Order: sequence, then C-alpha cells, then structure tokens
Amino acid sequence: MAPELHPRSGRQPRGLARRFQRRPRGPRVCSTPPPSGACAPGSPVVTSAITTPLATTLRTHFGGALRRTDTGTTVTIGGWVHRSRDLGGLVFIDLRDREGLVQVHFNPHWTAAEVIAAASTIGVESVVLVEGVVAERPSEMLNPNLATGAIEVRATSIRVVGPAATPAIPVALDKEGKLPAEELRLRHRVLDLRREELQRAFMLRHRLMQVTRRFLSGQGYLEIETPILTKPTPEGARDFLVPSRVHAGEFYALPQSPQIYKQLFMCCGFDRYFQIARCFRDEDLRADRQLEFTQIDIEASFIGREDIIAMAEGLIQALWAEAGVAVETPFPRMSYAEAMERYGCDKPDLRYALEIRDESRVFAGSESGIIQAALTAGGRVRGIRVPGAAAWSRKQVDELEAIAKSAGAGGLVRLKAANGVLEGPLAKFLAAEAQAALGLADGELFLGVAGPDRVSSPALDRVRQECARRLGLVDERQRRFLWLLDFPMFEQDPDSGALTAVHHPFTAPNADDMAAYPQSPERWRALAYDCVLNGTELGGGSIRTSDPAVQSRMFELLGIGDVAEQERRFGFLLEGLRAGAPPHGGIAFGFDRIAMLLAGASSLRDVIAFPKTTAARALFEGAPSVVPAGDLEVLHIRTVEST
RNA sequence: GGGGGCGUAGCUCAGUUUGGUUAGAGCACUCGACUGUCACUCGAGAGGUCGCGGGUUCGAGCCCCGUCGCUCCCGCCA
Repeated sequence: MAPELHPRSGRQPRGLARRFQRRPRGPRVCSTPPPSGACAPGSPVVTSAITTPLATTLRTHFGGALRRTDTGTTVTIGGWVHRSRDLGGLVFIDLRDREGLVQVHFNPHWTAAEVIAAASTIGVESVVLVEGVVAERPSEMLNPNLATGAIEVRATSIRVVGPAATPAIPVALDKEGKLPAEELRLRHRVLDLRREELQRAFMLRHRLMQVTRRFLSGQGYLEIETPILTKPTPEGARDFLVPSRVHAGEFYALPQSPQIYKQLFMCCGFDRYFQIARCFRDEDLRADRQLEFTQIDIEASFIGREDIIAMAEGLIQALWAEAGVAVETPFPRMSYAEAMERYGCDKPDLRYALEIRDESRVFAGSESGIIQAALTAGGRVRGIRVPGAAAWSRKQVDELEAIAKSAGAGGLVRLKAANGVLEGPLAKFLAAEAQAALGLADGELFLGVAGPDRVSSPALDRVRQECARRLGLVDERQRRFLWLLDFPMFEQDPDSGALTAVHHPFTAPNADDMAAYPQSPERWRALAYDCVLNGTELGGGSIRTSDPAVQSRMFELLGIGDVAEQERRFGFLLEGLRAGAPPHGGIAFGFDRIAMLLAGASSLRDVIAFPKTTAARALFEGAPSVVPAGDLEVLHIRTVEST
C-alpha cells in the first residue's frame, strides 16, 4: 500500500503539487501569483488556476485575488456583499467573488460622504462594483483568516448593479457554521452555490475534467459523443423513456451508459475512445446515487486487461494529484473469490482487518441443531473475531444481529472469551479447546454466521463494517486502492438456476475456463475488473466479446436463445461485431463519486450543481412537473390515474 | 415497495416527556447610535397557518389517525 504522504492536512507533497500547479503563462489581470484559493484546513484542494485575462470592461481584478503586491493599484472589483460593518462614519464591506473575500473600506479620508452613506445601506448578497485603491492594512489590523487579509480596498465609489432581496438562506454562515436544511439548500440553490465550500468543489470538479481530457487525449484517446436519445436496453436498470412525436407509440431511451456505442467505435476503427458521458438510470436514489450521473467512459482496441489497468492507474494518479494527493501505483490486486472469502464482498475496505475465517471445523461436532442443519446442507460457519468487543452489551450485539438479519442471515453466532472461558448461547455445545481453535483471545468476541456463503458473506460484510465503525478502525487518512479481478461471468439464481451477467452481457469470459468446463458456465470467470478505494467502487470494466458467435452464445446462456430476439435487441451491436471487430475492452469511472471523494464531500449532491432529491425531484427548478394536455397529445401520450 | 430520523419566526434551534393564560432564544430583517471593524458593538421594533388535513378534549405545538416534504438505509441500481 502506498505510504500516506499528507493525511487530510491540506498540505501537498511538494514536487507533485508544483508540477500540477504550473500553468501556461498568459497575460494576467493581477500582478499577483495565482490566488491561493484560501484553502480551509482539511481540504485537499490545491488552487484554482487563472490562465486567461479576466479583466472586463466593467472590472479590472478579482477582489479575492488581490495581494500585498497589488498595493497602490487602482482597481475596480465586482462581487457580492458578503457581510458589512457600519461603525458610524466608517463602513467595511467584505466583498466576495469566486476567488474569495476582500475587505472594502469606506472612510471619510478617501471616500465622499454620499458614497459612505450609500455603502452603509446595501443589503447582503447584493452585487456591487467598487472602485478604489489597494492599500496595506495597518500592522495591527491584519486578518490572518483571510487570504487578502494583509490589504484592503480603499473605496472611492460604489455602485449597486444587482440589488438582492433578503436571502432566504444565509450565504455567510455564523460562527457555528451550521448549514440550513438540505431541502432549503436545494430549493435556494443559487444562494447555496455561492458558498466558498461549494465554489471550491466545483472548481475542483472542473479541474478534474480538464485533467481527464488532458491525460486521455495525451494517450491517443479520442473524445467522441454518443446519442442521448437512444434505444431502450432490455437489461439492467430501468430506462428513462422519451416519447417520439413523429412515430406514434414509439420511444427513445436515455442511455444507461454508452456501452454499445463505444464498442461500435472500436469496430469503426477509432481505436481509442473516451467521453465524459452523462448516464441515466431510473432507479431509487441514495446519497451516492443520482438519476443522472457522469462517467469517465473509456474503450480501446488491441488491448488486454493489463493495458487497461495500467492506463486506469495513470488516470487515477493524475486525478488524485490534481487534488494534491500522491497515489502510488501499481495497485494491489485480489481475486473476487478471495475478496468474498476474506471480506464477504467484492469491494473490500482494506483499511482495517477483521477478516472473515472459516470456523466450520470448530463447530462440526456441536450439538446445535441450527449449526448442524447449516453444515449438513453444505454450508459453513464463518465469522470474525472482534478485539475488545467481549465487553459489548447484550443490546449492542443484538443490534449487530439485526444488521446481519437484515442482510439475510438467520442469526448471529456470538461467543465471547473472558478469563479463558467461552460464553454465549452456543458455548455449551463446544469442546473445551474451542477457544484456542477459534484463536479467540480474552476480551475478543466471535461473531459468526452459519449457512451457505451466499447468505453468510453479505451478512458478515455488514457486521464487519459496523464493528470497524464502532471500534474506530476506519482511518480516514488512508487510501487503499485495489483491483478486484476474476469476477464470475454469471450469477445463478438459487431457485430457478437461471443465469444473469455479473458485469454485463458483452464481457468476455475467460477462455481457459470455457475450455475446461464447457458445460458449466456458472464456473466461468469473466475478464472483468473493478477499481476499489476504501470499500467504494470507483469504476469497473472488462475485455469484451469481439467474436459475434461467442456473443450470440452469451445471449443464449442469458436466456435470449432466439436468434430473431437477439437481432431485435442487440442487432446493431452484432452487426458491428460481424463487420470485423478488433479485440477490445474498456472501463468506466464514476466521475461524480471521484469528485465527491476528492472534494471531501459526503454527498454527491455537493458536487452536482442542480441535483435531485432522494425522491427524484429537482427542488430549484421544480421538475418533474405536469405538462399541458396538448403537449401530451402531440406525443400520443395519455396519462392514467395510478391505483 | 419497506424501515428509521427530521419538520416550531427568513435561518439555526428550545418548548412536546406530564395538554392549560398572550409560543421563546440567537442570527438575519427594519429604525436609531457608534471613526479600524472583520461573527463589530449597543438600544428599540417588527416578524408565527407550530408542514398539511382530520380526530380526541372544556382546551392541542404537545395525544391519536392520515397525508406531504426532506434525509439515511433495505429492496432496486446488467
């Protein structure tokens, strides 16, 4: 694992930071270096970079970018009144623009009386243009909390160009810094987005996009757009449908991802493609899930898994570097089977141990009916040892059991070791040497689940995560990147035996597995890979099937055996493959999620300008909304009362 | 579709446990005072459908039923 160079301090590793701060020279508005952006402690954000003149016919400088070196300059700055202080005769206005705050000082020594009077009446959040001279503050008047704190603008005039109604929610927060309710923040998004924290997040997001383009373009990837109005996909998430006016009763769908298009680009011979692509999935929302989201979508020809992984590691490295974080490559790797065995999930958080182990042998002789039933049915008893948890109360362990049950387990086997003795409902069924066999030290708690892996893995995954949280084992400063490899090709429904694609139907199966177990597709592994960071999936991809016959066979295994049906649903992909397809593969990263992580945000909503609520509403613009009946008629649509 | 949390002044909250006169605080807002503030300070004032609807009660912000909104989670998200 990469050494952590600069945990959450906001400091950057010197060399990297310098390299990424260097920007093309251009004529500058200010005689100052790029504004520091007034990074708050804890923020990994580097700076925003101004590469073109931002002076306009109305404004000469960004007030927030002024520095001591600008002393003596006559400036005209424009911005929002963040706060003002009227001392009676003296007026101070903190003027805010996207580069930060600067104090504007109105004083009878340099300001006309009527200008001071005007300044004293301007409401917060109004937009003003101020003319004045940059001056050093007296030494005892410096403000170390402000990037511009060494200077102030001594105003000679002020003009209100955009008077503001009293803000519905505060932009300038008070000392406690408590945010308004999220509902209000979304409803009054224009005000919310004025806050420095969000401004910085969006500036970072912008830079991450530019890094992505620079990096991929530099590696020969072509940015090509794909349709937004496209064909419904019969598998995967629910589609957003768009009615066709021209063709009554027919619908477009918004893309869940440009998957098929990007494979077709390979068939076209574009060789390397990328797109910062908007994707749409009509599923219920979460803190980290929106209806529309942005993917860094990548596909390349004549490549193998290692090519994609190496490219992706380079991209991750460049993205994290832009946020001032050094990432060491290559990332460690783990097979799906190992991850499920040791962590119970396919995106393990490696920042803490609490690994799952098979303890079936210890329980094999036990008289417990539940355990015996599970073992006889071919299941196992697996569990984790939790240090210090023997002291947890009955209630606390019950809560863990509830978590395990909600994940599908029948219950939680609990054994605590104290003074060399095992305690717990099942202790009486176990041999005297069971504690040693479990490797359970005094003070430790064993939490186990009996049953098939398909039940115990997800349950123990959840229990493991909750225990880590409770014990404070999650080190927020650590970054544990990981490649998850060798996913199974298919998932089998335990009841019907029907196969579904674990990744997607276009992923290529491992050729060795196909040859070794031609009759057992459920044993085939896929040439798929996921990039995981701290228990979060950043992205995933696969080598694709480029042989139309193999692709047709995959559809067949997935229950689409009818050739006409295959053609109807996927004909345009099969046609591309039949026209001569190079070996190809790709990957897609969740861009919003990456921006969220690097901005230190806890919700995707903080890195999306106008996000939807968890009830799928856009509160600011008021979407969705009813439309006039006539509009529906043109689209050959009639609404019905829902039951 | 299911479960948990929240909803009182423009904003953040107290008041709900145990129903009882006219529902409070801080910030913001309005007016006034104040010449180095930076959360300026000080004085005065205005500001409420207690999310909404129904019910119980002599009486409901508080109890009951329903409903809406936001949020976290499960299902769902190839």
